[in-house]
Amino acid sequence: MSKRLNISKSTISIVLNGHGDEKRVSKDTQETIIKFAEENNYRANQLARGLSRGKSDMIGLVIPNISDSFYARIARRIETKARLSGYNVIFSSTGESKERESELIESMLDRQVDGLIIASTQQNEEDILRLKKSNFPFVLIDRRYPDIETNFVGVDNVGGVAMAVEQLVKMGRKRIGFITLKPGLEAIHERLVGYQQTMKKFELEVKDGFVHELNYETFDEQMPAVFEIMLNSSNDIDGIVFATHFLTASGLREMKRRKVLVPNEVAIVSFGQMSAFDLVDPPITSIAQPVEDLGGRAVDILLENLKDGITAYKQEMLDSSIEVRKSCGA
Amino acid sequence: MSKRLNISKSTISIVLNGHGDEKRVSKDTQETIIKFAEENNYRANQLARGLSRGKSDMIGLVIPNISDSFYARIARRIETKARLSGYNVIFSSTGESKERESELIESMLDRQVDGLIIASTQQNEEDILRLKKSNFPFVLIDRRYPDIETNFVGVDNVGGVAMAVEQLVKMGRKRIGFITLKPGLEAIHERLVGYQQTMKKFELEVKDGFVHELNYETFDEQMPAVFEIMLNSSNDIDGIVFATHFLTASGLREMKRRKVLVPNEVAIVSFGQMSAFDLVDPPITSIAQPVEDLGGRAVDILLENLKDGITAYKQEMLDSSIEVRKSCGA
DNA sequence: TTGAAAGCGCTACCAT
DNA sequence: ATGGTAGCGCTTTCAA
Repeated sequence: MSKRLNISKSTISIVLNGHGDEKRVSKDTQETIIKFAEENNYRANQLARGLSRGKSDMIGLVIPNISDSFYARIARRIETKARLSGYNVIFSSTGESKERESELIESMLDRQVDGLIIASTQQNEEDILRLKKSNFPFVLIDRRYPDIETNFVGVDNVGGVAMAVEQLVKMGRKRIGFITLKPGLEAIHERLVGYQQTMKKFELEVKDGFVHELNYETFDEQMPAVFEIMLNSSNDIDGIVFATHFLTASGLREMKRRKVLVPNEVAIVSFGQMSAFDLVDPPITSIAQPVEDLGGRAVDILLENLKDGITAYKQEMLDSSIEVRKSCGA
Repeated sequence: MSKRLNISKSTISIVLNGHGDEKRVSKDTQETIIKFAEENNYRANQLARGLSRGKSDMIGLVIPNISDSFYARIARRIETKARLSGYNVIFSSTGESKERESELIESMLDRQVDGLIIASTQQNEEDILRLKKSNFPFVLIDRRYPDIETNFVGVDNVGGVAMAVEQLVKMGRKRIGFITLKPGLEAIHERLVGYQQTMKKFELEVKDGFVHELNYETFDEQMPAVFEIMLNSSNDIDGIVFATHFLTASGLREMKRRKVLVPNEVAIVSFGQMSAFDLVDPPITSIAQPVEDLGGRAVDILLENLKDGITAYKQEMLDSSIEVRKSCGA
């Protein structure tokens, strides 16, 4: 292009990057360049541009699993917002593996992403710490490291589960169980705390058989045993809060198998939504997390950091809302 | 690194790219380099590497919407498989906008992706044609351009809908309606054909009020009117096939509102799944598309093209299966 | 067996 | 107002 126009590539670069006026390139030259670029469908090589400028205009998204609707919705919002500011997003799923997470973060850094948004396995202190120490811009979402101060956007898990328990209490339930995952994630821990606090607040007993912490990989197989215990005469559960949308689905399947009447015999509330929960038999009361906002805020914070540097860490806890449907006894 | 080791960067590059033996670099030097790299946590700048090699090891994924579980599942598989071959994926959602699709494709090309996987709006002949003419490696998924020969992986829409209709026929239904989207997508057209052919095969009449083609954006609002017509005395529908999972959900909501008994009064089958369809009241019979395979085959084909060049275009139609549940009258 | 040098396509600084 | 030049960090060819 430079040759065929007899204009130096410096000038061309300036004009094409929109600094023509500012750098006092003559109107004439500017026009010539822009016209030629359009006609020849000229497009800058972003690899070269990135290498030269020391920034790639890409942000990396590291999540457990893009096919989980929770993360997919977040990804959608992140992507849309990022593009408005000229960024593309490159994503990868860790499958909840610490090793993979570590590899993926490395790989994204190799690609010179300008920033990262990470829903961590939360077993990867080293990388997070390293990112922090090197002052690399990143935002943690949904999963936080309690001992590391970083940017973070999550939901109010304690408050969300509190709403769930309260709803069951309002419906007159007293022997309320909690089906959750094995600890390891702060968010999961907080949900347990939310359950315990609220039970205490209403002076309800939490028996041994009330709380079940299942494996992330095998919860489906564990479900029958869980209900065996929850429904036995000594526990005689009349309400259950599920800590995630997929636990709800799994639990409900088991309850159908056992022909447990929901909500008459056992009322349930799900922390987290699924798209057809309103069509389920019975329609599921659920705590709706502000998923899109979560993604949106994460990008906002990241972009601020990219623009102004990392001045202070922001931590935001977004509030959930409850969608009351029949399953809770309403 | 070159300086501190007193080894030229050429040699270093050779060793770090695993060509040490092949290029007869002494064991000693190789060891020194590798050791140093590991200790100092050296990682190559992929922007520079890409610029130099003329390839980025990135593939671009352009889809309508990452938060649609159909595409999210595809994306997951693509990502996983691509990584096994050393590729990262950068994705973007078009929101079914032709303009955005065009921009996104451009943007990915600017980023020097090595190949593209596209679920097109199917209104973007120019770009697809341009890609094809420039011999750029790409694979179309789910949505094809009938007039352009390209790589393509999709599902057998005709056969899938045929299964759906047949199932209803088996259950004794005769006045079977079809709720679908406005034409524009080949896949949607094929589903209609599948419906019509199968109705004909069983010598069932297709009345005017049997087929409804809704807008992609406003199907929810149109649904009441649709059922008004379908359920009136002259049509008196006793079975419905929905052309997509979200139409099913929307239709079912309307039927619940009207207290239509499913399947007694109207039996239904969904083309396409949703995660909780087995928990819905009644459980939904659905045609399960081999979504993961679709993504997998797309990557396979793309990687072949990347490796061997584009020799011939592959078109693959994957078979669906039916998951029979109560909603069809079973 | 190793190194020097050119070049990938761009940006940005310094001259003119 | 415009151009020359030096990189950005890597790969690759050619010499030594």
